[in-house]
Amino acid sequence: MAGRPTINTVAAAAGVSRQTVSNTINSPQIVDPRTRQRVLAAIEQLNYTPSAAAAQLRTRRSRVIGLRLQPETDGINGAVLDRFLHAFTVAAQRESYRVMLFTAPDDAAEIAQYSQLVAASNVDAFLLTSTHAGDPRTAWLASQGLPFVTFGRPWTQLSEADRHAWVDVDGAAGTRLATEHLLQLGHRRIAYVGFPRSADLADERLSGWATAMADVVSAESREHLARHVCDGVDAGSRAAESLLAESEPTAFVCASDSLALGALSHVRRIGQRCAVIGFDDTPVAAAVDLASVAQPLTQAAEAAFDLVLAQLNGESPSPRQYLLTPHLALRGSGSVTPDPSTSRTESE
Amino acid sequence: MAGRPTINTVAAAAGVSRQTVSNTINSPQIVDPRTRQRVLAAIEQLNYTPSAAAAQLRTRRSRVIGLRLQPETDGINGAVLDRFLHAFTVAAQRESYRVMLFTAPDDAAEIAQYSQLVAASNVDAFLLTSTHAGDPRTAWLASQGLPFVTFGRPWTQLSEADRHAWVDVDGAAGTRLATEHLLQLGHRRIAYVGFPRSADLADERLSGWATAMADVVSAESREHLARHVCDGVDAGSRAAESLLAESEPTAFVCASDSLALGALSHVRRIGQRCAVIGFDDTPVAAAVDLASVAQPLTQAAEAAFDLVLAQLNGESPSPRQYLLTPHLALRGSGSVTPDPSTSRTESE
DNA sequence: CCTCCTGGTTTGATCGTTCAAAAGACGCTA
DNA sequence: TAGCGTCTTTTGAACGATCAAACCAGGAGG
Repeated sequence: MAGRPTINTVAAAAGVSRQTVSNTINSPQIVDPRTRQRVLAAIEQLNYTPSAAAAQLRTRRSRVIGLRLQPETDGINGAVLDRFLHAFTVAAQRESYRVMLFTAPDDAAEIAQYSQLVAASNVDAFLLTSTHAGDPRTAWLASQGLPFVTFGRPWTQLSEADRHAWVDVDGAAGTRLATEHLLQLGHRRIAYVGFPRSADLADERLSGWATAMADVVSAESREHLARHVCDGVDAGSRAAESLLAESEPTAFVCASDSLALGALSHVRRIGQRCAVIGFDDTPVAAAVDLASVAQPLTQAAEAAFDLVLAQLNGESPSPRQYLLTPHLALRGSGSVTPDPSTSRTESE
Repeated sequence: MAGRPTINTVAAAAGVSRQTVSNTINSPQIVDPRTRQRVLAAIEQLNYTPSAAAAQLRTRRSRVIGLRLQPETDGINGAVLDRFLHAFTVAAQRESYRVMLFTAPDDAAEIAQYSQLVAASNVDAFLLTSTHAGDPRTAWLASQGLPFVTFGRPWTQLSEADRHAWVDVDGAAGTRLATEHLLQLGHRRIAYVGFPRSADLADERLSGWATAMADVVSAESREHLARHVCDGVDAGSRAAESLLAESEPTAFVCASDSLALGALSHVRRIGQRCAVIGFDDTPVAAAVDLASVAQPLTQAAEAAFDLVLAQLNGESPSPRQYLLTPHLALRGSGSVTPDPSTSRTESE
């Protein structure tokens, strides 16, 4: 009675051996249905839960997935990770896996933590977020043969050996979707406000817009309709101002909600009639009625978990990567039709 | 060589028994300095990390703290929890504790999870966020004698037995701080936009403003200067509009950044010269240059962890509660002085 | 009748630590 | 020299599960 019930308590109560109890839990199909019933009844009655520690010690599996919490959540990006993390935890829990957090100031320290967590057999696999070009973390994990997935594709070309499982959202498809929606509304001079050209992510989002616009305007006009600035609300406002002055666009597709927020507040301030679409569908967007490209985070989290699970089970599913297509979260700012007086083409 | 080093490997390498190795790790003071050196060298050389599972099995302690991830992050609130969580993870890690996540759709399910996690000896203690009035979770945990802390004070009067450890931020001090700052700038008609009166949190934030304003205006004028609306950007805009029409305030103190964002965009839109201060210092605030009351989240997280740790160590520190004082994150919107033409009192 | 097989169940052994108590080493006192 | 106390180190015995192999019917096949 003293202390929690162990597998032996249950075995005694059900009149079987410990191993049979273990079997009813872990491989129910090999135990006789009638015995199984008796054992399950005893488990129920004693309210027994197997000790994770003991199982872990014997099996060398913890059923825990490690995740490094980013030191700085820039808020905008943070909200995305937040939702992703929640969805991932739900998916993991469904298969009785848990998520364990840790932090590290930089990549090197993070690798040291990996090493610790694995040595202590605290963690079976890792989930990595916000990968960057030449990320040393994935290389290290791969070299150790540890299971992991990244949310975010590798931005450098990897050797065959270093190719790993990842899940990401197709940014180009997102901006293309936004642009096509605006084209359908009758807009023709659709501007793009994105990030500096150096980053791969920047090129990707830009390309979606460019592809959609290729049918409508010349490459040269496209040059004039695009701006590449650092993320931020102010930058978005200024870009919108300069674009309006130079090219008179009737709509804006932006690479982030911050930029879009800036653009939106600028056009609202000067009373211009313009459509604006952001990226990431952050809570801010919902708050200010800003249309935005929404990442399928639940789907991404589930795919990510499936990829880890497959590795943990020793399976090697063919598609070790998922590139998911975002959808459009349509709100007021995305439904503004072009002002007939400014636009060359009629709306509708 | 095959497999990771165990305590026995280290013992053999250092020429001592396993227990001595265990002691150099867990109670270094009882082992002879020279032996200790030898053991530490062996540990270092073999890159040994003790198996958490084995220790856990024996000691019945996992050095893990459980946290339920909220199903819905409303973004605004989410960002606060995000930063708090990071700080908490850091604090825990310093004492070689980890944070484990789980989810549950409602309070009852969350309690079931507690029970599971504890029975599996996966978790030693819990961290609870967003407590609400009559929260069944704290009662259950207390009844089971499980260590826990809440971030957020209990909103109902608890019996002596159910009194538990908590950390919270003094909302009244926050709005008072904001109001006093505006008074110092010369504002006199400072409006308040808060939540519906039913919630305790609402009353608390309101009271800080009311206290600071008591010296300046009558109770009746205060009635006219306050609005109580549901959280949201639109609600903030509308409240600001109606207040400006009715009472001509020169500044706004708001109970959230959403409300403040609404108020700010309204006054900017109509070109009114008004100061606005929000609450929570969310990334949105930084993005739009909105002054805001900032919660000392790092400090709160550290205090919360200390409270859990004390319980885990069997200590019972006298102050089992912490009510922390926020500070003002001053930005453009909070430094606007009253317009001399509208204000009865001169600024400066 | 003996052997082989198969489905179901039980029996040691083991995972890597820590606890509790025993055992050594050493100096000091009687 | 025996006896005692203190400091340090070692030795069984858990902790609670799973693996691997043994065991035990009972039916089929030779």
